[in-house]
Amino acid sequence: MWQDQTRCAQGGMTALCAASEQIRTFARTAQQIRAGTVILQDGDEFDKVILVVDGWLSSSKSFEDGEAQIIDFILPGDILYATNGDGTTVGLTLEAITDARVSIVPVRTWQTMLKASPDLARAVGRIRAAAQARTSERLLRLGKGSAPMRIAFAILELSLRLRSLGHDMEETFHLPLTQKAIGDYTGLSSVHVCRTMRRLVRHNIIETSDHIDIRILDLAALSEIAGIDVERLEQEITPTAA
Amino acid sequence: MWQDQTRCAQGGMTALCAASEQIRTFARTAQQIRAGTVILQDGDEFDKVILVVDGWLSSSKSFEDGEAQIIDFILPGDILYATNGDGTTVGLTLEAITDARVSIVPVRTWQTMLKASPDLARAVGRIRAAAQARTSERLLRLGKGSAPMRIAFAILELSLRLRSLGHDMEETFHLPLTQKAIGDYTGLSSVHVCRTMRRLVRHNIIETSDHIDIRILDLAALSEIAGIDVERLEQEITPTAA
DNA sequence: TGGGATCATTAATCCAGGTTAATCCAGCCG
DNA sequence: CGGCTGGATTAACCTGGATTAATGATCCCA
Repeated sequence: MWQDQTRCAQGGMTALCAASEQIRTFARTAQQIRAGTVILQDGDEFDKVILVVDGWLSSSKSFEDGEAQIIDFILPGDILYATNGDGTTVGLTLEAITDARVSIVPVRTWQTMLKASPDLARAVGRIRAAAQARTSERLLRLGKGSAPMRIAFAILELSLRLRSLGHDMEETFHLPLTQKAIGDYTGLSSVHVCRTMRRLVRHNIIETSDHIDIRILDLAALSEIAGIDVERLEQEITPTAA
Repeated sequence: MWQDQTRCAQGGMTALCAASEQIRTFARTAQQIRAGTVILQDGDEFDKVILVVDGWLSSSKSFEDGEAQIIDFILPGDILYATNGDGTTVGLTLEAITDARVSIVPVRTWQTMLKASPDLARAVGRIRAAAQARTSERLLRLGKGSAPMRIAFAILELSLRLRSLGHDMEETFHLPLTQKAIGDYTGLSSVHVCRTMRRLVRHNIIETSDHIDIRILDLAALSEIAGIDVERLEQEITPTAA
């Protein structure tokens, strides 16, 4: 399902590719990563920029006891600045959830590219801003939201992000995630994720098939539960072409 | 207490000021803001960059019912990119917690400055990276951490940030925050903030005076509870001079 | 074709933290 | 000096979600 976004000109990389010839080069030379591969470990030395061409990645942090929190999902067209304030180490564990293709760009090169193309710089700014807005929304819900709100929000957030990659919101969409992963993303136990999603299904708000293919039946109800206005959220968390 | 960081050459602006003459100019022309002033409202049109010269700000989001979550505290030397992915609106409410001084820089100007000074660009990159690392740590704790962990972490995080502004960690430090605000930051009710802090006091881990002047008595125990290694956290969340 | 894996689902039980409300304390103002 | 206000503190009670555990459903592989 995700394999069809391999060319730069389509899918999530549109904005970036339009902006810079060099990005297209990087996209072509992206390296293939197997699902499940850990690309970076929290604490590693690493100071490069990661460009996702295709597939889903997750960035997460965890405690020694193994409890993990997914910080963000990184989708095609996203850019990850994983480096800490010290400029030399990373504070995230980065893992490929599906098979993926990523380009790893040295900061030096990256900076040169940004300087060379104001369009690219603007696009990148938007992408970072969108990521930050997403994080703020999620922080709000982790701090103050109920389980149904967190789940509803996660579904809407991901479906909007997929939409901006060219998927249709009316359609069923596939999340390459276990309920455990959704729990790690929303700060809930997998059991409670299940309960909560089942409840949404029983109320005919969403429909699931194959356990994790989701279709939104009642968008109004779902956004009510999530505590958002869909148009507004889309503006916030989707990078607009500059 | 915070009024002594008014000149650019000292306090939190050191890194930035060292990097660029123009920043010094901005710092000198910073505008004075009264404690309690709401500088930006979630949803406002705004696309500038905000530089904090002096004082504490908070960025927050809230639900219609008034439940608020503080996304971050913004301290002297910090830079706030508040704009959403659409490039025109903000997704945060920005408020001055104490009297403050901030410079508001148009993106255009800002970009020019960054281009002109690679040192400044690097410093800004570090500052943004530090902010992101902070957010990740907090996301982890909001999702998976207990109340004591969240409180201990907040205390340590803020004391480290103050340390990087020149305060001494051994000393008592003042947080210009009510327990309600700490709750909004940690995703807890003010009552539970109180309970939890009292417990830390009873165990001689911290000491409080005037309700919210804090002194860390047992750093080892506190970082144990917070689930961190102090040195490591400091590297992550403190922007290193480039 | 029959185990093993890995996940989803559901029910039973428990507890961390929310809620409510009463009390206290300090600063402030008339 | 007395009342008022905004916070901190504490206790009593309740609930949402964690935990545990049992049961299914798929898929994989020998």
